[in-house]
Amino acid sequence: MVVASREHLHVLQEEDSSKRRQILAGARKVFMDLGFDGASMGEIARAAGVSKGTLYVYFADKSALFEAILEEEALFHGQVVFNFDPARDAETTLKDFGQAYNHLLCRPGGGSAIRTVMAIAERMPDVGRRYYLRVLDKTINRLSEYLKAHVASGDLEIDDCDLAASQFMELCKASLFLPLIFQAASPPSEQRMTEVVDSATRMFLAAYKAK
Amino acid sequence: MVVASREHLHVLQEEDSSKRRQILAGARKVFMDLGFDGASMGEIARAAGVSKGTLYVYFADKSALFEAILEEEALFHGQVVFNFDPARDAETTLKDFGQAYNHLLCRPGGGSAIRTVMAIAERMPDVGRRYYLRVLDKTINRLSEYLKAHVASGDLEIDDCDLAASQFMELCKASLFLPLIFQAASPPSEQRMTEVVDSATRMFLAAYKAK
Amino acid sequence: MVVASREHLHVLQEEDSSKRRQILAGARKVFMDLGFDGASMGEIARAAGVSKGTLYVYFADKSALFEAILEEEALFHGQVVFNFDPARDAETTLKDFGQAYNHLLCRPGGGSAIRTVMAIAERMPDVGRRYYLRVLDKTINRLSEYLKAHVASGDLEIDDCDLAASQFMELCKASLFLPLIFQAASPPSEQRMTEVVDSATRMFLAAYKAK
Amino acid sequence: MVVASREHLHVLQEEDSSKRRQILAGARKVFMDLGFDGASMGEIARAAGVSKGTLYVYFADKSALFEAILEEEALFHGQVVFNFDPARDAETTLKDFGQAYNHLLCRPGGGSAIRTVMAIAERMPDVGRRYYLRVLDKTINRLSEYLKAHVASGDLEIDDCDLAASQFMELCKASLFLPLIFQAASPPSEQRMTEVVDSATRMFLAAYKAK
DNA sequence: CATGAATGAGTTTTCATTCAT
DNA sequence: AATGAATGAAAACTCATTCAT
Repeated sequence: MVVASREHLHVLQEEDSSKRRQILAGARKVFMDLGFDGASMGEIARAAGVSKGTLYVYFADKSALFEAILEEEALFHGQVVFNFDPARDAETTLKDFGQAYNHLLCRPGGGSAIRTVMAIAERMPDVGRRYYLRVLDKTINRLSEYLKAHVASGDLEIDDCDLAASQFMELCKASLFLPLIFQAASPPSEQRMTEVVDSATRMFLAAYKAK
Repeated sequence: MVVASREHLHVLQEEDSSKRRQILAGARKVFMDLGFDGASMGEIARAAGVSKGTLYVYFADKSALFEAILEEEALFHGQVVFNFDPARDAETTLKDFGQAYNHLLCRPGGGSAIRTVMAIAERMPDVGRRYYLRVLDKTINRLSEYLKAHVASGDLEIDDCDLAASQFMELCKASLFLPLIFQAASPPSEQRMTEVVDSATRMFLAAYKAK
Repeated sequence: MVVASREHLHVLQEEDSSKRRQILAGARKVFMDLGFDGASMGEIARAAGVSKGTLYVYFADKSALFEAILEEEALFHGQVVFNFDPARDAETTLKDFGQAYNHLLCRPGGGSAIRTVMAIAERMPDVGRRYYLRVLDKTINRLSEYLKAHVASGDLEIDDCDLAASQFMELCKASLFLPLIFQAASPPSEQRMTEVVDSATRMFLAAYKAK
Repeated sequence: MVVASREHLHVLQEEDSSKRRQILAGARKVFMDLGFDGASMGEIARAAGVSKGTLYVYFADKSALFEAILEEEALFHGQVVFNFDPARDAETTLKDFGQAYNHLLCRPGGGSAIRTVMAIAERMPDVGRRYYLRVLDKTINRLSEYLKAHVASGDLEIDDCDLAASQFMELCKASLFLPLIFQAASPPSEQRMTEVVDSATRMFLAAYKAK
């Protein structure tokens, strides 16, 4: 009896072979531009400069390729260092974080991953959930931890730090992210971003700063 | 000959023939569940209870059908009456609005239109932009107008009312909408929604309430 | 929630629409000539004179099309009337049956169905088993019943009538079927077939004729 | 340059290099389990424990590899010693042969070669014919020779010994081989095989034993 | 107007084969 | 000789769209 077995990522096609990176780069672009369904493996192959067959040497199928990109994205987000040193004061920390966060989201293609995953979350719930937990929720938690430290130090007065973290992040995006992602506005200027983050910080502290 | 037969179509395709409504109802369901690409004209025909051919009698192609649904959605949002009577006090108005807004977004399938449009905004920028302007931006503006009235009355102190409107709307969704749309959480309980809206209102007024 | 449903054979695409027959005819030829794997849906479409898409309107997939052909084959075999009237004497009955059976197997393409099913029986056991039971075993049983009647009448002395039926059928094919199906001989002449069937009958009766 | 490098291949591709045997062993397994079309060169390479490239060092293409296996099979069948010593009495000889023959066919995977070749005989007639002649017909002839000797000795009375040989071989398979190969029955028990062979022998001798 | 049968271009995926090392 | 990465042609299958009735 012969059992079909399929082992992707052989010894020689290491996690980081240059072909693999080349494919991921091409695929990222196509997926982010056209969405999961809109992207065709042919288009991806062309963008990556490899043959269609080669795609399948490195990735089991279209989904696996897509998820590999999300994995990369998650790693990238995981490596972005937000300075959440508890010793720093809240205003500075929040402003810095807000700026960095907005840069992340509003960088060219920055919102694309979010949008692309969102688009298929209904049909591929696991993919959606995993992305949310590893990317968005992760950041919420990091900020939440910071806030808790300052609550402990008596600096802030917050009942639900997870909610507060969410609130701050939403505030930072206000008026910027949705128009961008709906193609109703160009990426915001540096100055506008600063204004919005400043406003968000002011509002946040007005509500949560200990008296 | 062919030309002659073209003429009378318009008579029967009145904006509101019952067949047309029937098709739109079926199509909405399918588009919202499966996304633009995931929805097939066959599935839509089945859901609408008409033949595939009939779809093309009323709509030029898949995109036109999709846009007709967004048009409906826009009309629907335009008709939702948020009570922005300037005479009402801010706290009540904001809380009421926040609740209604969250109900709109978190109702089963409520985020679907947003998600669905978002998903194709990159490939069909006009569709994305139009939807944003007619649905999301429209609501921002209505809230903004309300806020301006209260700024004028000295009740609130707001520099940028458009931004403030955006901020409030984002605050209301905090911790609720993203997990829901990414399939990482079930629809929030009524109580949780109230808590979040209350918190949003508190924060908003802490920042913008005139002293 | 939209549940994808797929109903082949709608009301209007009846079991016996002419397109369906046309497709089956083309597919039969291609399948029998090239085997299940060797036959491509494109080739079948060409042979049937329809588009590839049409194939899938009538049959869910390649397997379903193949099984529909086997179904036809089974029906055909079921309708072949072997004269197993118990009143007829054994020698005549066996000779007539043997001739008819050989004609069935050795007719152009007659062995092809058997060969084609045999070929995929390991990978599609259900298909193999079903075909065996409906076509080959069916005939064995009909012959076996006849033999039992003659055992009862004291005409024949047979211990295991099922085995005896198998034996007679195998004897009839001796030297004819295997060379044919292995492409090592042309279809046997009428005369040769008669000789072999006569020899089979003689041998069978020598063993089983009551003394 | 290219020409020069061609030359030395033959030295290492001796008919019996161990790599070659290794490949054949793996390929046999895969071909017999999955059929010619179902077997992929990748699967074969894996089963043989060599790289895909190496397959092509030893065999021109998939067909050549397949035919090499049939060649082996033919050699194997040629070496199976059926004891056709003319001195032995017919009953014992036939029973022994019948048992051995059935063991050959009903051993796990025993019918596989026959089935596999049968499957492609229409598309590759030469392969089919050659296999028939070298394996099946060969055995028929050996048995036929034995029978002729006994006809000569007056022991048996047979008109057409080739036909008689075929007949006996078919009788031995009766009720056993077809159900097995169509996946409609498990391999027969030793006892059942004996019964069938005994019955075949009895019938054969009833017809052909000289009076 | 309404139908649904028919299409064919396009999609994902597989696999025999080649070739640089 | 041996490898295994890479290819591209071809396969199964889908689906938006057309058109005769």
